[in-house]
Amino acid sequence: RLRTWDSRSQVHEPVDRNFRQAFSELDRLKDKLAVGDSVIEKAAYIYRKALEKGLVRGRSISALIASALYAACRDTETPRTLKDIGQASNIKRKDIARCYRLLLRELNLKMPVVDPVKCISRIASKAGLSEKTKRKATKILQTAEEQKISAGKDPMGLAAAALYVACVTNGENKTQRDVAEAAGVTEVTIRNRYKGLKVALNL
Amino acid sequence: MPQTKPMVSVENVVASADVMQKMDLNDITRKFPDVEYHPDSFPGLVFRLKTPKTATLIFTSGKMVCTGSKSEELAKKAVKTVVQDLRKGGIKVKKNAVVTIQNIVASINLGGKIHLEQAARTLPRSMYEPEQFPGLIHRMVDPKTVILLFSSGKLVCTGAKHEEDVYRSVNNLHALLEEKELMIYD
DNA sequence: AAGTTACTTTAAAAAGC
DNA sequence: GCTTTAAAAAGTAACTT
Repeated sequence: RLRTWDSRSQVHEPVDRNFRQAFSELDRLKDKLAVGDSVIEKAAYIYRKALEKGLVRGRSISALIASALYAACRDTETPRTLKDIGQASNIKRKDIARCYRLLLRELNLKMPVVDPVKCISRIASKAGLSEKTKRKATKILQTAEEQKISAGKDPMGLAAAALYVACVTNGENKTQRDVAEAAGVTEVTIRNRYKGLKVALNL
Repeated sequence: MPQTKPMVSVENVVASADVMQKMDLNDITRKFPDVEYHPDSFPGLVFRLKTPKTATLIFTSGKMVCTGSKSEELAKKAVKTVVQDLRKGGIKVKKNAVVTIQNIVASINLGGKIHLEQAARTLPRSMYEPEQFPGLIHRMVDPKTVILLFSSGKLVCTGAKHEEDVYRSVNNLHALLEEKELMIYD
């Protein structure tokens, strides 16, 4: 594993030391965020590209590593928010977001738009929701013909609202607060998304 | 084709100016009580005008930055007014300021909704991150501007040096959106 | 639950850390 | 990179009432 790094580690230079620091940091984040090896390898690949482009000069290496990991999550459609990565790395969300935008621009990366359906599982497991409710929420988001109501909205807010609606229809006793907390959004956001969902689904 | 002509409105103009002489900011602070000057946090003095409603930053070098105007002409008028006020208040200013428009911010309404997710996939040099911001950020090459696109069909264009650049940017983008069938008219 | 205020993004200049 | 200014877009957040 982590062959991306190993294949280049034969050159023992300052760059080498930089890579070692990057990999030990990525390995640490891997456990905290519970992401797979393929995500870490992709993050390492992106970080190496950033190094080659000289994007590290005068910048925080830790913030760049964290944003490379966020980019890898986005690219592999692994649902991890900037807030998740910020808490795991102890780097401010705003700094990771800024570095991430830099990576997109300088490395010409094109990321898929976050699919709120992919956010359902994480929220559901944190809130302890049933498989049935997860399936219901997925249908709700799909039936809501996405594009029409999701444009510009936080995917976590959309997923949280769908899960809340699914809980109500399935009679699962969870409050908006429970779902909001698990999703990392406010109850107000769930209510606002719920309004749009209600219209789109004729609830 | 476009069922509606884009509605463009200039919201803010940023201009730099230079009176080519050293300025005593502490003296200005003494003679103009409503001025803001906190050299510990920022080297510029903030001089606000009621009309045109603007805020002009004045530096010891005699260079200035005027923000808040609704047009290029009003920005120039605002700088003139600031210099006049300074003279009336007893501050010696030998030359009139040389003004340069640096940035124009405009809001636009295309009159139809935009399919943002599709636009994110097909527009080059664009970034759409709803977790961070609801608008799609598009960097136009000619004119060199940045346009924020919202699903409502409203836009924000910034980075233009001339009002004409705003119109050209909007027309370029509007044509591109229609060409790629990203516009949704009622 | 409604209201208000405030922060996210974009561009650009100024002088200095 | 930061500090300060202004302004719009739409979403989200944090307080009050």
